[in-house]
Amino acid sequence: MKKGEQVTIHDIAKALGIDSSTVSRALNNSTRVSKTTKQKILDKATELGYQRNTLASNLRTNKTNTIGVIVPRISRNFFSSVISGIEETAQKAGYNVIICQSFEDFEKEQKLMETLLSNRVDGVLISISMQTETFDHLMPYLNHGGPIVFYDRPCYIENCSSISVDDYKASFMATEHLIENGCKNIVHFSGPQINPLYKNRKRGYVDALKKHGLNFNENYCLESKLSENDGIVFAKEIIKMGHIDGIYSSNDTAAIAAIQYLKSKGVNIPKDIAVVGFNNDPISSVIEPSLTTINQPDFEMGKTAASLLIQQIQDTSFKKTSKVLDVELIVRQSSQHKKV
Amino acid sequence: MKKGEQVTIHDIAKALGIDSSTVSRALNNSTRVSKTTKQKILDKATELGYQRNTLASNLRTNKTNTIGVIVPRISRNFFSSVISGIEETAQKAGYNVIICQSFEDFEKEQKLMETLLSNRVDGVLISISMQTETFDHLMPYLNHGGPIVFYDRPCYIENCSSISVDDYKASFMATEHLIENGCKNIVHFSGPQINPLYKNRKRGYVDALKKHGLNFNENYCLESKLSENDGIVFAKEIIKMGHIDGIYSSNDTAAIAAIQYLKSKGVNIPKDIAVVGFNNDPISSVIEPSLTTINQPDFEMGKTAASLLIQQIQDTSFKKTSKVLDVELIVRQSSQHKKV
DNA sequence: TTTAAAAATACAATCGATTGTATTTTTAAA
DNA sequence: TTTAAAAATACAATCGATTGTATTTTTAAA
Repeated sequence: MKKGEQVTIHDIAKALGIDSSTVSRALNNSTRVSKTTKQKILDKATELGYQRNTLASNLRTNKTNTIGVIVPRISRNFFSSVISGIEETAQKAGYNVIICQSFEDFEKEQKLMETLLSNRVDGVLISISMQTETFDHLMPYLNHGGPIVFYDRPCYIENCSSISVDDYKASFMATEHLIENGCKNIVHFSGPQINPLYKNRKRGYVDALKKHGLNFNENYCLESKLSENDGIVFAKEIIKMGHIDGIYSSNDTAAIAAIQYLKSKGVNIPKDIAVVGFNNDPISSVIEPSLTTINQPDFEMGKTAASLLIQQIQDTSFKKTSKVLDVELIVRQSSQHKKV
Repeated sequence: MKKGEQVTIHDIAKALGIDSSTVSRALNNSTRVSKTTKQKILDKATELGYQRNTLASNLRTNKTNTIGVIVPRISRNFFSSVISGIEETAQKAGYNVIICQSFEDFEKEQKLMETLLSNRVDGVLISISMQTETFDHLMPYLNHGGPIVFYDRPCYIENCSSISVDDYKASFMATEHLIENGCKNIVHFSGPQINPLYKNRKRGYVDALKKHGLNFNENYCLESKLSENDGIVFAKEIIKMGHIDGIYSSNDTAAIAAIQYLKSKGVNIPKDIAVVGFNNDPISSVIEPSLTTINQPDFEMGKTAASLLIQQIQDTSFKKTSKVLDVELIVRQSSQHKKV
C-alpha cells in the first residue's frame, strides 16, 4: 500500500475547512452532525475515494469486530460447513471472520493463538487439534479477557462455552445398528483418547456392545488420527484378525479407505464385513457400497458457535453454556450385513 | 478484550525506569539497545505477559504483513489445496493469511475487497467468482497501491500478475482422449463464458473436435455454473438427445452428478457414454467407474501465487508476470469407451 | 587525565481515527 | 430584541507502537 495515496479524515476535513472530529462523526452517522454537513462530508469522501483505516479505528476503540476461527483443516467437508454457518451468523451481527488452519498441529495452533491475540480479535472459535494435550496456549488470550468458544471437539476449561454433538449417543446408535444387522465382532476405529470427543465415541461403542451381550475386546479398538492411510493400515490388521464382521469408524475418511482396501482384497462389503462411518462426507454417498454414517448438524453447529461467542463478546456477564446437538444415523448399503 | 488488562511497552518502560522507545527497539531486536538492557526488557515483558498490539504497530509502520485470499469456496478440494500452498509460502516469508469465501457471489466479493482494503492487507490473491463480470470493485484497492495476483481464474487487468493452468491444452487433451476412445458425439459441460478459463476450455474442446474431423455442434456445449444440480439437469438433456457417447465436463462435480444420474437410468458408463472430468477431486477416484479427469498442480499454484504476490509487495518495481502451469490427464475407467 | 567518537538512551512527533469537553452557532421562547 | 437552551462544531487528548533527532553515557585513543 503506497503511503502517498492514503486519504484520511483529515484530508476531507481540510478540503471542507472543518474539523476532523466532525468528519469522523459524520462518517459514523452521529446525531451530533447536521444533515447538510453530513452530506457534504459523504460526498467529499466518495470524491476523494476515502476508505476508513480500520487499523486506526480498531486501535482507538479497542475492538476489531473480528472473530478468529481455528479449524484443523478447511478441506474436510464437516469443517467447511461449520465455517459457512459461522460466517453467516457473524456477518449478520457485523463481524468479520478470520479463518486459520492448524493442520492438526499443536505448534501451529499455538502460533495461531498468538497471532489472533496480537491482532486483538474480539473472540475465538476453536476446534482443538488432535495433537493438543495442554491448554496453556489458550491462557494468554483468556487472561486478556478474550472469550473462547469450543466447537465440535469439546474442551473443559472454566468459563468457556462449548458446542458439540452427542458423540456418545451417535456411537451407541451406530454400533447398535451394526449389531442389529447381525455383526458379532465389531472393530472400532478411534481417535486420540486425549480428546473427550473420541473418548465419548468409544464409550458409546463399548456400551452398545455390553447392552447386547457382546464382550468388549480392547484389541478391537484401533486408535489413530483416522487418516486415509490409517484406514488402510487398519484394514490390513482386520484381514489378519480374520473373523471381523463389522467396522464402526470414527470418521468417513478412514472407513472409506478401509472399504476400498478390503474390496481390493476380495472382501465383500457388507456381506463379509459391514461398515459404519461418521461425518456424512459427500463421498460417503458416492462410494459403492454407499456408506452408512452419522450426519452431524454442521452448519447449525457453526451458527450456534458464532452466536454463543458473539453473545459473550457483547455481554461479559453472559453465562457460559455447553450445547450438545443431536445427530442422525443415515442408513445406506454398507451396513446391510445379514439382516434376519 | 478487557481494556484494563492490556500490557503495553509503556508499562514495561515504567517498570524498568526507561523510555518506551528503548523498549520498542529492544523488542524488535535493534542494535541500538545494549545486551543487558535488552535482556532486562525481554524478561520484564514475559513477566508482565506482554503481547505486542499488532494494530498499533501496523498503523505506524503502514503495513500489516498480511495477505488476503479470496476464494470462491473453501470446501472445494482444488481450492483448499491452493490455500495450503499459499499458507506455506506466506508463512515462510513471515506473512499471515486471511482466507475469505465469496461463495461465487459478486456482491460478497465486492464487500470482501472493501474489508481487505479497509484492513490494509499488504496484498490480495483472488480467484474471481463465476458471477463477476466487471472489475471496478478491484480498482480502489489497486489505486491505493495494493498489489493483486489472480490465481486459477485469469483476469487481464493491467499490471496484475496471474497464475493459471493451461486450460486450452488440458481441454484439448481431454477431448482428444475421448475421441481416441471412440466417441463421436461429445457433449461439453462449460462454465460462464465471461471467464477466460471456461472460454479456453471450450476452445480446446472445439479445436480437438476439429482436428479429428468431428463437427462442432453449439447445442452440445451446455453452459452452467457446474453445480451438482447442473450435472443432473445436463444428464437429463443428454438422455433426451439420445445419441451422445461422450461427456467432457469442466469440473468433476457436474461430471459425477451426471454419472450417478445416468447410471440410475440404466446408462452404462463408459460403454454407452464415456466421461472425462476436470479437477481430480478425491471423489473422482472413489466413484464407480472411477473418473478420468484432469489433475492440476493445485498446491504448486498456491505457492507460486503467494510467491509472486510477495515479490510484488516487497519490490514495487517487480515486473508483473503471467504464469501458466502444466496439467496432467489422469486416465481411469470412465473413459474406456470402445477402444479398438 | 582529557577528549573525540561511538554506543546507548531519551525526547518528541507520528500513524489515522475516536471521543469527552469546550466553544460557537442556531433555535425558539420570553 | 434579548436570552436561555439546544444543536452544531472545534479543541485536544488518546489508543500503542515506531522512528528521526537530540542528549547522555561509555569507550578508547591521545
